[in-house]
Amino acid sequence: MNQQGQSGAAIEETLRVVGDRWSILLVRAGLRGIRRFDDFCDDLGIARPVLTERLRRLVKFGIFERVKYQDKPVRYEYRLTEAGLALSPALVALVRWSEEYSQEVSSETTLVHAPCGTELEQAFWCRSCQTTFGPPAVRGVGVNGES
Amino acid sequence: MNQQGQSGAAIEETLRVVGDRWSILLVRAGLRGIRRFDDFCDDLGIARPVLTERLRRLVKFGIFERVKYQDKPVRYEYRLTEAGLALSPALVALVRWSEEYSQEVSSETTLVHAPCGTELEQAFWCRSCQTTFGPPAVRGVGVNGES
DNA sequence: AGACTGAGTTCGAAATCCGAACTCAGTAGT
DNA sequence: ACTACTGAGTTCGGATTTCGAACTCAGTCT
Repeated sequence: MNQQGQSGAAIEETLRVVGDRWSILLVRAGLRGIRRFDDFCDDLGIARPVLTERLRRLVKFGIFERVKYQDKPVRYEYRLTEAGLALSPALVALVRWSEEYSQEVSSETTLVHAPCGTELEQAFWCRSCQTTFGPPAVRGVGVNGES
Repeated sequence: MNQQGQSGAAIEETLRVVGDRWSILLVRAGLRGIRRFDDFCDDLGIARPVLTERLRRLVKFGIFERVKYQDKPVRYEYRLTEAGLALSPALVALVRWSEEYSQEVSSETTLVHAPCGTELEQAFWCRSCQTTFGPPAVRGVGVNGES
């Protein structure tokens, strides 16, 4: 259905899982320590049936895991897996973008380097060159396609 | 409708713009040099009415701009704005995640540091400490909410 | 005149989303 | 024993989005 070889397929599949209005917000909530159904519900204002479906899908794709935390009445909660935690760089990038470019509301800096409190910048790191660099030096997203 | 102060509002608004299956892919296509309606259509396999609506929205939020590139029959194309280009870190983070965690297909490394060809790592940069660091040292996404 | 191009619109059918109300197992209070 | 409450869902009907396919419209090419 489309022509891009290489990294095309993977990111499309990813966006089919995570590319909706709620999934990223669920991951964010997970990072904030939220684990239980009703809490996700209240925190995000997501409709229950949608939350059910979304969590099931995120579990299926290994981003959350459903863990029993009590037996008497059997109760489950949802925790981020390692893969789920690994989405945080993407989340951080989005939050940073929001702060800088999103019209609407506050532009207070909310992301900082914890030890020192400085506003953070995002970069890529090349271990063989031992340098950081920005998106223009990345080959593979297609950033080279400029004409 | 929800309780998170701070960076909550901004990222939610952002996800309302960019958080669907197509928008990020459109940005990616834009980075790859695609600019014309039919090309987006063919490349992504997106339905035309949806593409129309999506592009209009992305233009409205300053991610793409609609530029006339010919008069005879008036024709417009869509180019990424500065704000649109600034989404590339998020995109790179997603592509990287896809490569590492997405089930399905190839896991060939497709993102490299252009000058040297080494697979890249993503990190944050603190200009006052002059160090790079990972997500756990970020305060503000909620990464601190762990109990 | 007839075919083609590029950027859309229009259409009806199919899939998703929503809020509100309901279920079901077990617990707590009286 | 009766009632109320909790947490994790499910069921419902209606509203919104999505889809593919076919159509439009201005101008160009042969």
